[in-house]
Amino acid sequence: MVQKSKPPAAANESERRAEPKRRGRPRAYEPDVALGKALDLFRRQGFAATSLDDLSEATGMNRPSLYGAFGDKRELYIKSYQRYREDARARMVDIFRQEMPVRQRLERIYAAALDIYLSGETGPRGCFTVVTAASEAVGDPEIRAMVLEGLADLDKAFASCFRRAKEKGELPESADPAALAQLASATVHTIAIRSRARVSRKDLEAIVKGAIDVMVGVKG
Amino acid sequence: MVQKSKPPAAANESERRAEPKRRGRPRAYEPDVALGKALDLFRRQGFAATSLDDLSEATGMNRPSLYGAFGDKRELYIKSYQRYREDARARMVDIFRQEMPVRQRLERIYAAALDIYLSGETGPRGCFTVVTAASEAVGDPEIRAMVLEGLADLDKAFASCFRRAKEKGELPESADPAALAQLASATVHTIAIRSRARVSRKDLEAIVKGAIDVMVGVKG
DNA sequence: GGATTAATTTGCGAGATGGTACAAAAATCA
DNA sequence: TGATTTTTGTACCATCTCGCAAATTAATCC
Repeated sequence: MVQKSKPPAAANESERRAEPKRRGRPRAYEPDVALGKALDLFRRQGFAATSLDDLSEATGMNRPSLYGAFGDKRELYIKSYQRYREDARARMVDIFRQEMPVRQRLERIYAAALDIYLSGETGPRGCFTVVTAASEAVGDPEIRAMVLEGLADLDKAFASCFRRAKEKGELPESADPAALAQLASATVHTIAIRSRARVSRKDLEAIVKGAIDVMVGVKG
Repeated sequence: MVQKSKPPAAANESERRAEPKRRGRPRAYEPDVALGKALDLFRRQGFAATSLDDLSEATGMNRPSLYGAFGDKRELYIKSYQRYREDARARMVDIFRQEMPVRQRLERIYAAALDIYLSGETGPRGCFTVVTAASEAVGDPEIRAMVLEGLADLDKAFASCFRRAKEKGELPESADPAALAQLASATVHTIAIRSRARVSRKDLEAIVKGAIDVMVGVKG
């Protein structure tokens, strides 16, 4: 759905490096890395504060090339957000797949989240879902739908995590996986916001530890 | 600290209406309501997406008057944020002052928060502290300091709330007021974010209820 | 080699943006 | 009344903004 202008024959492998034969002048940029640079900028500055000149400079593409490759600024923002979600999901998938105690799983999830939120050369960048919710989501239905999906995905992942823990007897019968999941998401959101205010990793880790203790019990 | 250009004699009362004698041409606007309008706009659109023309139109003041009254756009944003904090604090102070069970106090706090976040003619506006954290706080040290103060104030208020509850025997000895407070703040942050994504009040109230159940116990 | 295809580069143009200069207006003071 | 003070209204400026059109370059196809 995302890529549609590919030679339909070679859609399997042999795509990373050996693009068989492209017709015209070769691209001077790699779309993937350019999109990554755009994402960096949008995460740091937000949509409105990021100009096409900024994006042009960061990606090394001039404006018409940017436009040709990704569409207008809003489309580029949307593609950047999709890219962010894919990246984040890729980083989390193993943690949810592997077998381990709830507590350990939660610790790993939050550690990965902090890695994402605190990275950035010019300062922490926070969670792009949260940043987008706080800015574009109110006014733009399409972007809002993506943000809602991002929020729901996180809730669902946590819910299945707590459901499994309950089945394994790690949590009391009275535990409500859905409610715990939303608390777990809330903890993600609070560290996302605080990270933007440059709260230290140590303080954020303390918040995470306190939250986990309440959610799965101090002994858990 | 906020207001300093007042006639030092009449600083007591008789100020709302009977400003004794101002020298030049009278103002065509009321600074308080103008600041309120500016706050409305900034909350909805954020700093970068709000132009001076927007602000001029919303306040009914033309740009030079805006500038003379509040300084440049950034100063106006800062004053708007301070105003937001004062308003929010005013709405919360009674709930913290009065005597009541923890559960009821929490319910009231979250109800007040939802009132603030969901208000707005053109859609929910969320929490201005969270919005500012997500945008300007990374890059502007002064704004960041204010945001940090806002976050800390909320943590402190919740902490004292849980401390009192523990003293009254409403919570078990094992309860950690500071950790609970940060969970309570996290719940505020999560509903602030979700409200911007237009999650319904009903759904937000369900999140709040689940969080309260976990924090003070289902029976609490 | 010439035609075709696709990307790049240059540069423009209409409009928005933040901020300010300056004169007119409306009040008080003497 | 005229001088003073403060605010308003108009107009302007230099800069940036997004998007696009036209010409150029570099590759493949025949």
